[in-house]
Amino acid sequence: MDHQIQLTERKKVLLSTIIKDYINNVEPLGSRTICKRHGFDVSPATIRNEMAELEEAGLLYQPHTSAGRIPSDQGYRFFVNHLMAPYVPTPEEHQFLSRLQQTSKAVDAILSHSIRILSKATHSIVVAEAPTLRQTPVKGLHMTPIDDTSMVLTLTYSNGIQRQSLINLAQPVYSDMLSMLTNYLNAHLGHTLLDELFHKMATFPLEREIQYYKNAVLDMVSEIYSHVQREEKIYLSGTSHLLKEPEFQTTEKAYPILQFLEHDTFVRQLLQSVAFNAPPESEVYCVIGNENSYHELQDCSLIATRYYIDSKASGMIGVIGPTRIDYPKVMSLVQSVAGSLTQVLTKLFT
Amino acid sequence: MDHQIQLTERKKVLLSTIIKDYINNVEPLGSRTICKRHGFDVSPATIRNEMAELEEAGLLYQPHTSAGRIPSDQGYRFFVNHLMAPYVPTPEEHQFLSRLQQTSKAVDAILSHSIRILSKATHSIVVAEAPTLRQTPVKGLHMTPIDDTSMVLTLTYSNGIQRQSLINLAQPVYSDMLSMLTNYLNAHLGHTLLDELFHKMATFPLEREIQYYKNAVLDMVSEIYSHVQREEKIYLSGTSHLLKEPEFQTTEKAYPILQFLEHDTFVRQLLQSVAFNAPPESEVYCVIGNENSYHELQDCSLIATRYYIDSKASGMIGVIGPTRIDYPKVMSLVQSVAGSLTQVLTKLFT
DNA sequence: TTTTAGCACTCTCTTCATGAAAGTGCCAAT
DNA sequence: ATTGGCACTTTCATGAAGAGAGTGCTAAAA
Repeated sequence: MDHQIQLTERKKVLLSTIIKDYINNVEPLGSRTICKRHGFDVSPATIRNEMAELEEAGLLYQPHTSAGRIPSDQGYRFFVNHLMAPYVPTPEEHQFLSRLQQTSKAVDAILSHSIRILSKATHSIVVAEAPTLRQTPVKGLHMTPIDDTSMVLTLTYSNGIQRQSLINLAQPVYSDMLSMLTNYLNAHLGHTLLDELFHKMATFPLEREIQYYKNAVLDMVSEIYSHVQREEKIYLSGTSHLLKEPEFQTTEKAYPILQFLEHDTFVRQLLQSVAFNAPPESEVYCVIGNENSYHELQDCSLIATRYYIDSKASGMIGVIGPTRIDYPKVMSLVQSVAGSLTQVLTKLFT
Repeated sequence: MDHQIQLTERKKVLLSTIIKDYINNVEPLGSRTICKRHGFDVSPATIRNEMAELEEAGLLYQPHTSAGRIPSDQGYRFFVNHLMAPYVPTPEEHQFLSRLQQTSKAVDAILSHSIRILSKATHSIVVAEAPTLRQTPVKGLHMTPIDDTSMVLTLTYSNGIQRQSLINLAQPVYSDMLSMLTNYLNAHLGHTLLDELFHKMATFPLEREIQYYKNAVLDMVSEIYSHVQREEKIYLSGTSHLLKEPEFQTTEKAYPILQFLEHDTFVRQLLQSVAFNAPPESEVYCVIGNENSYHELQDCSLIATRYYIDSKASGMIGVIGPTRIDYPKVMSLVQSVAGSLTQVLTKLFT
């Protein structure tokens, strides 16, 4: 963390200036340029000394000796946590985002539309989850075998919603096994999130007489889990924006990211992992550069937040851009869009 | 067309050789290289003379004087129409494609899965339409106003299928106008495809007393049309493969194409236009390079075919790659996948 | 008549040297 | 604490030189 880093006021201004300049110009910044371009009233030499110290603190780095400085991931993190001024959307952006209000009545269309708007407003890639009940505790569950290899899973959530899904399994279902699992889970359920539920399923203590089902149960549970997950659609928009970014001009740089985005599973995991990496009180999550665990996205940042449908369901929506993405602006726009989305969807379901 | 082009046997072999080599090596071919690499028993000079004539016929061209030759769009066209040997899938491909059989029971999942398989097998971009009834004649239609700005459109197709869609309009609906339009259309319907139907709607001769509705009617019809179209989902897979192709290494080359693919409307139009450009008797359509009307896709070819759900519905599925795509192989794989898709979907609905 | 060898010419691509720009660190002076 | 000066680095653009691959044309050979 960066809480122990203490900077003088001047260092803060300097860091802030470097980051804002770099976000726009995408070129290493030297001491002379900083003085001239941003009207500092000290000499380049002073700036040099300050920058050397900022580099020592890990907030800046040089791509090579005798080049200007570039903000490091930690530098951005400090900026986002402590320096950033709130962004006020321009009138054009405001007007642009207002198009979110007049939308159709299908959730799918609303989401598609929203991510396209956000993508256009930020000139970046946008990803979103379809609304899920993953954040809502499960009150009860029921599994009914249909035939040899298929079953219906019914989940009852704490807010009263029920969800059913037809699941085809690779191997035969044993109905006694099913009912035993069901009973056990319902007895030990409490208020459990779906993910925890599956964890319970997988570690469920088999009684002696059905011990030899062990592997069958595990297979089944993991299959059900992946089935339930697969149902949650991923929305993606604006991937081609990436190719316009100076840092992704070579196809070797851009390829891994586009490749990554083609796998819904990865994107889903990424979105679901966001909340763990960031302080829970924050409204808009930032995952900066290397903070995420996917090496394909090392040079990217994700700015995401959650939208809600009333208390019924929710989903993540986020923007992916280069590490030097315009944090204040994008965070503000993401929040606006998620807000409108919450509003529109909630109105739709009441 | 290329029907008048007559080539000696040797020229055919030569053209064929050049195309096949270029598909693999993506480099202009010179006379010396051809002789050495492909064991021609004539001298480079002879090859040079032959190539000069093939260039005169428009089948080859040189990127600059004193470079080797590259097949032109017409060259590929001649190859596809007259020279190409049928491709026999390798055992691995066969096995790979067989995964199409064991799929889920949702049309959406089956399509997603199929295009992913095809994309992996061809290392190219795959696009597909969701099944539509666009190829099925309409027997009757009905429009029921719901409230001021919404209506239900019911279409009855010649094979008995009915489709309803709820349509929200921007401006108020006049119910007398609706019933008038409905009556007129049903009277003059015959067996009409959906596209023709909308054409009829737009040109429908208004009676004097409602003449002043004219614009309202046109607006409404175009809105309904775009709504009906929008319902037809576009599937897309493997876009990142493009960045691996030598001809799209620079982002300026790759960007317009990825940009194009992000617009469902364009892709839909592209797929719908395929059948017009190619002879109707062919099973697999090829649109080579400039033959398509989208300048973004000038350097690409599209290889597409139609899959069917029984006699109920159908859709296009196709592969997009660089102009020097491996026509025999991809045509064969596209056909296989479309075949399996037809089989799986048809089984599902009977 | 067709094929081939020879030759002059063209165009691209790589390599290398060179110099300009922009930057740094450090030291001594302010 | 700040600054000017200076030696030193590193990248980048430019141009020259030479290798490599190819062509067209002509005249001789088959």
